[in-house]
Amino acid sequence: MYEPLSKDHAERVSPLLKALADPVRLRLLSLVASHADGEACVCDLTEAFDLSQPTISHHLKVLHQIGLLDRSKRGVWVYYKIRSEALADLAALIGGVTP
Amino acid sequence: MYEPLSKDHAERVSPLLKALADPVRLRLLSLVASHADGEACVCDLTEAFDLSQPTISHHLKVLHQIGLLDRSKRGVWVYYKIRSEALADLAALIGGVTP
DNA sequence: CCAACACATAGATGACTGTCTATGAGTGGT
DNA sequence: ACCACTCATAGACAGTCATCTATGTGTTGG
Repeated sequence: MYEPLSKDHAERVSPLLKALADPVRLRLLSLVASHADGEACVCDLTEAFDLSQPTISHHLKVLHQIGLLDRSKRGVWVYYKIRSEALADLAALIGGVTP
Repeated sequence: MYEPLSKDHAERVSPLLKALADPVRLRLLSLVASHADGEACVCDLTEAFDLSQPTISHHLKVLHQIGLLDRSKRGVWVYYKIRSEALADLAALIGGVTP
């Protein structure tokens, strides 16, 4: 990256990284991505952790609000799905810092 | 990424993302990278922000300790340099989450 | 209509973080 | 030897965050 990041740009990107910068959210994201159709319901995800269901729900909310996960309710279940574009953009940015 | 991140892996990666997940540190990193030889002294960096010198020093320490910046003292000045490998690894990981 | 289930929200709490001021440590010039 | 300069460290403080328990909301089955 030859042109330094503007203050505005940095302040738009850092919340995305902040959302990713938690081991639980990283695993949630990769669990969702590794499911069939890149989609998983909350019940599947909660089982994978030694954490309470509200805590998982909280992390999923963070990932959803920042635009990394799509959310869709079908019956009693809520499914979260990877939004690949957001991740691809982020990877490009980070890779872009090293010319 | 078809194989979900292990707990261990997630816990090794998240501190890296945490170090990046701050607008000031993002700009510091890109400022260093955009300098000649991918290297800059603290005085150059401090000028670019409306923050105290100790605060910049603190952020540089965080980036150094996590392995994203190399540190070398020459005379009175301290130079920080990008460690591209660390960033490249991270970009690959994030990109890897979306298959 | 009610009970069971899946998930979200609210509020509390302890831990961590970004920032500051004040001060210390090392270096170079006179 | 001393002063000026560059950078780091220490300690304090306010704000944020991850987690929990308790409770609410919406849906399905009987």
